Amino acid sequence: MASTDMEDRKNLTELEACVLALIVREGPCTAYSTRKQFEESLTSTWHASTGSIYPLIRRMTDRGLLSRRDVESDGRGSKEIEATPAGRRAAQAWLRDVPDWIGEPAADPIRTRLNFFNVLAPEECGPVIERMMAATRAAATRTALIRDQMKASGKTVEALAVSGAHTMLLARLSWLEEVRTCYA
Amino acid sequence: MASTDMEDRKNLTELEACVLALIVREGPCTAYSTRKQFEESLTSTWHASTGSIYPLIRRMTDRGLLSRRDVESDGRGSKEIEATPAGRRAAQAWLRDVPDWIGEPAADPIRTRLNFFNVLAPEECGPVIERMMAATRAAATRTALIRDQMKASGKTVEALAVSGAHTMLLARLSWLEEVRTCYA
DNA sequence: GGCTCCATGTAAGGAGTTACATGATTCA
DNA sequence: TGAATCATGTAACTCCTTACATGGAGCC
Repeated sequence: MASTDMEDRKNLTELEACVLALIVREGPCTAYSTRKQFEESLTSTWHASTGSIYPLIRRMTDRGLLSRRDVESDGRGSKEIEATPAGRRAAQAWLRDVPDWIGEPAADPIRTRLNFFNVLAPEECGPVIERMMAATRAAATRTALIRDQMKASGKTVEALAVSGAHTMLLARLSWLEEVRTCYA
Repeated sequence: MASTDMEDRKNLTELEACVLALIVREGPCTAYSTRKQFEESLTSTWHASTGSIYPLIRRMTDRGLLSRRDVESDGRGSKEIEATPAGRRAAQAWLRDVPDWIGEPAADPIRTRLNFFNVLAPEECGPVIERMMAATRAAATRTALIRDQMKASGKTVEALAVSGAHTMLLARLSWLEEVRTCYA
């Protein structure tokens, strides 16, 4: 089992694997709809633009992970894409495989900036932290809302993921509160 | 003030800004030492390879943010790099500027994967989550250690940043614990 | 003398971004 | 009829990665 997982994974990048898993989850769909789903993602830093999604789907089709067929009833040239059995196996292999680095703290632009706060004058730091907290609070509110919507519409797994984002935001807030006291 | 910040920032990418701020913080140093500092970063997904750091420093030198001079006493052709006044201003502007998106949840590969857990058979999910928790726990232990070292060696700001990473890891753990109960 | 570290850099290639280009469908 | 949305795609560009190439310095 573990050995076939290695073969099935086929060196997918995170983005490729994520798109593939999304198509497996959603069933037959269009490249356009996949892109839209990504756009609604909570983290705007990770979105699939047209210039990345279409070549990516082309690549995965060539590799036999996706199949495409024209939708006859649509004059726009819509293509219906779907994961092949190999594609489904690749997505599952990606999910089953837990690389070591995955445990590492996620890259956080706020934490990155904090590393260099002694480059600023001490009295400047307080207001900056205040703004970071405000931005985080706003995101937390939004996230809680989305989580409840998901839960209400029966999307339990997605709700669980969003709940994770919310938990992380609250943790960031309590950390920033601690940081703030150092610059007060 | 706010208007000059806009000019001073000069569309730096996160990596450029981060390297610049690092050089400002550390004072005169070599490209090599900057790269090493990055390698020690807690998040392995964000590291500056030779192929990125040298061109990047070249670019910023051309833009007048860094100055370079040969170290005479070194036959290896070492260059000492240092931030120019404009470079220092750019780093400070980057730190002062708090873009809206910064409040968003950070991209987390674990959370990404969780979105697609219904692609796996339910009985497969438990063990995967267990491995994710183990990886996170390991990272948390390491992080706590580094935080204490930093604190002991008087690097208070860095310790505060690492403390943030640690807080986030603990939050992720408690969230994963909640997730686990859904698949038990 | 040889190993490891310090130190700089280039070349080829991959992947993503922005901006552009095109056209059908749907709805007010 | 016009605007918004659906839908596909390309072109130029930027940035980063991997792998390679080179050589001095320090130490045992």
